[in-house]
Amino acid sequence: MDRAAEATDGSLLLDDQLCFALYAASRAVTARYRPLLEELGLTYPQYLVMLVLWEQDSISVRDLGTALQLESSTLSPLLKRLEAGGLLRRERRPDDERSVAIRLTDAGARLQERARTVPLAIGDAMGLTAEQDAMAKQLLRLISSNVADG
Amino acid sequence: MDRAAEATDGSLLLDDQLCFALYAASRAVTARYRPLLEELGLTYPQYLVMLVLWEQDSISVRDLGTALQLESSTLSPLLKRLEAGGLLRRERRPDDERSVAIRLTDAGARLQERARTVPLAIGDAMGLTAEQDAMAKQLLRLISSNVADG
DNA sequence: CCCTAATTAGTTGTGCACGACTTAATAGCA
DNA sequence: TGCTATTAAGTCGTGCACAACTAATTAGGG
Repeated sequence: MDRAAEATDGSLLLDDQLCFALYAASRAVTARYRPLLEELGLTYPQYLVMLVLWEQDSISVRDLGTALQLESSTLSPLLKRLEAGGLLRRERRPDDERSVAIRLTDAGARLQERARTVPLAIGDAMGLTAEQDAMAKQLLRLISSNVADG
Repeated sequence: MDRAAEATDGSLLLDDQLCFALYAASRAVTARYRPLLEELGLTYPQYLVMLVLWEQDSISVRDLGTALQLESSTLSPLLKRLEAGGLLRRERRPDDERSVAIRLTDAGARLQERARTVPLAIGDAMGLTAEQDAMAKQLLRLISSNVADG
């Protein structure tokens, strides 16, 4: 079996591994975000939380976890830091005291304006055509959904 | 501007973001690896280090960092754990005492055999055709290289 | 109605990931 | 040769990410 055939097969060569390409690209993109988000006082996972909140304010920790595919053990401390930064508030739901509603503060809502340029800057840095962007998203979602169950 | 056009533009919707698809897919794949690697006593980044060492034994921390795109501040503690697990040794290079050579132990070399089934199992779980796999790798590498400089 | 099971957040411990810094050693030039 | 800049590895502090667990609350069957 030659080198090319191994690529989609059981090779142990790092550069044949799709998983490594994925892992490296993910960290590279996050690194690219870092300076932009630093100006907003956010880390990358915090930025993702804010994206969800700008879309749907007053969401439970559980639903936030579903949207971002993160555990409460990751979100709880992260949300605490965002609360300490004055971007959101956490309050127990009166109708179900197990649940905690996350709500934007005015400062949190206002931050959206300053964040509007971020996706464009990153999209620009990634340098994909619209077709490549769509194809990449489609493949990544396919991987996610295949890997989740199966 | 309608919803479809925004997708490749400056949308702040989470599900429009390629970066989120990337981040989610990367974590999903790593999660899929976890139980397989646990049997080998490895974490995912440790597995990547072992892949490099199986390919090229006796490599410096620096070159390992270049291969994996990781800082010495990440690798140093990770390598210490692998050394504590008996899979490798670290020794200063006699000709350049700044540099540390990472060498597999016999146990580390032997582990390769048990790891051979891992890429196949993951490849299977990702469920891509050979064409999709190749396309995904190509796009991810393009993203990585564009984002790195530019 | 009660009591057990399920649900929701949160805590704790381990291991990355990275920036800022430190220490030690080498390179290279005046 | 001596001195300064560079390089290599490592430490430290912060913030994820996740498994395992806990505490509090609610749901639902007998």
